[in-house]
Amino acid sequence: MTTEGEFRREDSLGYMVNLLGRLFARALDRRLGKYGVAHGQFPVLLILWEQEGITQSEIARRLDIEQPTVANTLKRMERDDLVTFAADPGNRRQVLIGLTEKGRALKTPLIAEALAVNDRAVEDFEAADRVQFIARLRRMIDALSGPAE
Amino acid sequence: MTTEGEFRREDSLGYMVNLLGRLFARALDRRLGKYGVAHGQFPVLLILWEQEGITQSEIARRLDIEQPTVANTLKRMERDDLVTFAADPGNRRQVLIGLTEKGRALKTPLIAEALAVNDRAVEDFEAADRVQFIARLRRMIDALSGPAE
DNA sequence: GCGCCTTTAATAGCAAGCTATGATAATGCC
DNA sequence: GGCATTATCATAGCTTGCTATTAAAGGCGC
Repeated sequence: MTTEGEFRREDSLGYMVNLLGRLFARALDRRLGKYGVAHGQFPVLLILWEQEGITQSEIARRLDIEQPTVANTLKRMERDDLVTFAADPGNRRQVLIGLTEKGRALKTPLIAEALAVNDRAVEDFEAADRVQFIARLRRMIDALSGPAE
Repeated sequence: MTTEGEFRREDSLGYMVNLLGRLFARALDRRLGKYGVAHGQFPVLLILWEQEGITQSEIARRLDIEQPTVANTLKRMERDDLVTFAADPGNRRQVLIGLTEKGRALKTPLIAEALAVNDRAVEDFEAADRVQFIARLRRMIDALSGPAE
């Protein structure tokens, strides 16, 4: 196998997933930009719309993103008046993250934008195919999530 | 529809594709890192293994990446002794990009690493399902590639 | 209580993506 | 030939990822 240098970009899973991921990010940036929100902030908002008062590392765990990445994103979100940092009186190590009124108010419109991007990507798909596609994505995520090898 | 704030991360196409893309990038970084190559350099190498002597903007066009991004990546690749920059005598605007011996020699091992990552992601898939999955990725890429809207 | 381990966060520094803008060279029209 | 347009590249500055390291606080064993 691996006959010669036959590696076609357009048939490589990793290449295609990476490209599609960038297209999603671009589309989200264009749409969320109207609200002053960048695409990397959206998953953090999704978490906080569900539950406020959690720590930075809890957000990192749920999103499978490293803690310093979350720290930087939260810093920008604080600068943009989306989140608040509150020292936990019971545990002086941790800082509890909450939403500002502005952050809460964006829930409905931003979710609508994200749904629109998702819909556009699969608008010509059968409903069953969308479900199957997501199920397969999940299997691949599980396959790559383990330790290196 | 859009019943209430029911937006589940784990059912969102964009979220899942983004997560899977990061997992691919992490896996590639671990594997290519052994050769001193970072994941963003790999698509550029794929292009150059096919054809040397093309310009920066041609690479950007083929990969659907912005020109300044390619410029920065190429600068790091030159620093790492992977590519060469040669002024085109026939057109003083453009700079022709080529590979060093080191860059050429990496073709076989790096492609093997990338194939291993792709295989790991879909090792429990039927061959037909892999093909179908990639075909659907391609359809989604086409759907999102057009102008904003 | 003390020392060690774990957990949480901060910081530094790098890679890879983006937009916006500017410099310079080539092209093409008149 | 001269001027406007286009093409190519460079640069600045931003966001979002990453790793590695450090500091500080909490928890546990003894």
